[in-house]
Amino acid sequence: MSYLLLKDLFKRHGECMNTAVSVAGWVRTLRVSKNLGFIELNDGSFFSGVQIVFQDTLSNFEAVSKLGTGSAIAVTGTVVASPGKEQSFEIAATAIEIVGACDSDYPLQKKRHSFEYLRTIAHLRPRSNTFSAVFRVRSLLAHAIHSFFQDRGFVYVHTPIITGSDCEGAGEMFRVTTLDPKSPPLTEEGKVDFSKDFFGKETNLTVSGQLAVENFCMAFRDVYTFGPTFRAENSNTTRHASEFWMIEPEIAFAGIEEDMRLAEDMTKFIIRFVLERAPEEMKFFNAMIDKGLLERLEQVASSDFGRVTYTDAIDLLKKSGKTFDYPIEWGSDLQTEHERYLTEEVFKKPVFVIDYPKEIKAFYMRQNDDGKTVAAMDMLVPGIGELIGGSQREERHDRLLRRIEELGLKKEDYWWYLDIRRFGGCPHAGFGLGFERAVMYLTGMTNIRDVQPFPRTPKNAEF
RNA sequence: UCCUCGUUAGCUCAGUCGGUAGAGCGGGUGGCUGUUAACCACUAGAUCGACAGUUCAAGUCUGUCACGAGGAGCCA
Repeated sequence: MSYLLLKDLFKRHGECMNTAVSVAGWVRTLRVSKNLGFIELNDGSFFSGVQIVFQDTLSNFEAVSKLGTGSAIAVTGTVVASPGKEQSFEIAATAIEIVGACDSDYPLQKKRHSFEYLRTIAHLRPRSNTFSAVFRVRSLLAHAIHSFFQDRGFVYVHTPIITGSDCEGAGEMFRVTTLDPKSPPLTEEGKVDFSKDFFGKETNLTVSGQLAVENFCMAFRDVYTFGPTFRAENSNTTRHASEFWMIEPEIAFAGIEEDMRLAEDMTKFIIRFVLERAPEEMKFFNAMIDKGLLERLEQVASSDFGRVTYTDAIDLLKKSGKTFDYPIEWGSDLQTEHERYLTEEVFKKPVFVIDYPKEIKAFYMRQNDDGKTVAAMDMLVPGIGELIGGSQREERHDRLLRRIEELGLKKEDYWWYLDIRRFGGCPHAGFGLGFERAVMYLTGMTNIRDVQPFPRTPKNAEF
């Protein structure tokens, strides 16, 4: 049993004209009158479906006429020119096999459903136009990211999902344990005795692969991680999920300049990659989800990104004469409204903001000579604000140690991270990109729950 | 976690001044020879999120809770 994929039929329908084909897929809509009917069939290989025309000469015309949306069928027929306005060709069926009937309470209708409702039927929503497009683009984007880094010789590092390090410092973690929650073994002080736990110590799901990947960077030079990360934060927003994927490249013998060039090149590459390989899906998003999407992406892919220091950015915002909901002051972090103003109004293209005050950035970022700022960079893009955050890392052992102590962190927790500064340390830099945020940026979708196949958010792990 | 809004048929929603429930789509039945979210006719389908309270009377007013959405904080 072998069926022609609709992807291939659409690619070469000219040469298929007037030949016999067999296709298999799911009924999207069905319209029937006394002696003939029309089925829109989608087989998942292509965004568009093909129209099947069937006559009452079919042996099972009655049964086929009663099929509901969602049914799985296999069709044999002839590719013919279509007299209809909405398609240039169609398949005149000679036989239709009902592979899997669909109960009449199938929840997906021909009309538009709310995204909110579709989230409650996450097992069925990939059959809808929007989610079909979203998840094909998500898949392509993952491919694009691997292609970009692999083509440049980066080594893909699988950093651990379960981590014994409680110092990743990026947020609340999910504990991993096999201890009995009702009566865990206790120490003499009455605390939970994790030495009796599976790993002999407290373990959690990772919140970031960065610290681990820095170690491999000191061996392979250019590396990246791309995998799931977990945050047990009770945040209920359109941009946060408890489980999400992150891309974290790290480059050795390189500083913040090389880091920005890498971020810019990667951004342009993945945009072009997806525009080339999913033109139907991208046109759909531009028409149905976000009217300015294609124009914005084309512009980003073809412009040279701007550069501005945090200090200059603050001046630009102050001089803008625009009133913001949040005050602008040196030392406080840029709000989304500030970021968007900079990239959309001032620069009118993506822009890197560099050299942030050290107080508002992470301990591992390289301290600048002014004693006030660190070599951090945020890449701001029109439409959403910050898309990428990165930095040159502090490679000087004494400086890093002092910063750890200043912030009251426990240096014992960082022994291996500090070690790589003693054993052949060198300047290095990297950045982090939330994969879902990249999917949202490329599709125009505005809720992270709608770009993950089965999203995990506070109080929700149904599927 | 905080603020705001919401929860009525399978779905999307309407429901006036407090007086006992409506539409479209979907489902079912029938009709129709070229449809494009087909069309036409008929039909079934509702503990109005839950629990209290006010009232002769609550989908409608009040309180609590649950769930959802948007925004904020935090961040990716």
